[in-house]
Amino acid sequence: MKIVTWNINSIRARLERLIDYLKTRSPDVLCLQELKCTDEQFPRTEIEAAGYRAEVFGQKTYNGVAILSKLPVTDVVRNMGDGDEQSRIIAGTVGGIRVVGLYAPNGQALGTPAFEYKLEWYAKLSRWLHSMKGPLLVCGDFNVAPEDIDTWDPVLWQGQTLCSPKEREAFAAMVKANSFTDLFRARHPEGGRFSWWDYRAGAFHKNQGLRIDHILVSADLVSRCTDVDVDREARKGTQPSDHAPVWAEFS
DNA sequence: ATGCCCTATGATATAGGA
Repeated sequence: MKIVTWNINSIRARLERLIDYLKTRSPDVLCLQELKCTDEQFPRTEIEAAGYRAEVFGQKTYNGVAILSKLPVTDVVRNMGDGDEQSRIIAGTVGGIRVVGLYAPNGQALGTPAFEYKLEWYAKLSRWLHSMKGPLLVCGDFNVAPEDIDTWDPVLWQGQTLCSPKEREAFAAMVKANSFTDLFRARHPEGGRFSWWDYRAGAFHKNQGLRIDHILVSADLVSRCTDVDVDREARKGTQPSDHAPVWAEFS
């Protein structure tokens, strides 16, 4: 079973790319983030025509997440039941695996209310995930580069949003409290492997990126994982998302 | 090679992204 996470940065602006991805890569499950559309605006017809079901949690203009799947998705929940008005989490059970797709807050800048929201959101996420039973897979845009090797320039990024100690600690605490494995890092110990590259200044072409999209899994899924990687091809060409998909295959 | 910021919005600038 192949499970993919992809921050698509507007599903309507990139529908053609999405359909092409579904047809050529044929993932079993695709978790999408930053739909930037409401449930009503979601291109359900085109996605179903490509052979996928869609569980959607949209929002006007910002955020928005979805789970696309070839297989039935059961027990779907949206957000953490805390009344948060931002559509950031959708979870469902597919093929015996509890799949959580999420879009973590960006945090804007240290010291802002948005940054405090990010830290609180992570603490809440950690507690919420703790009640779940495996096999569990939590994927998405976490908006945190966990370590210096997850940046193209640790000196430049030192203390910056996405890399600051507080958000790295919040991410690490969530991983540790839930005994998760960062699948990509477990299989690719080398640095210089990223999932996001700024649109500006030809950053992708110079591989000046960050690794902020992750697939975290419970122990039973670590042993079942046969491969995991970043689909850099999807970042190329005209009008790409600034994120590349990250995928994992399970036996 | 992979190419030089992008998206959505009661919009012609602004907010947010990362």
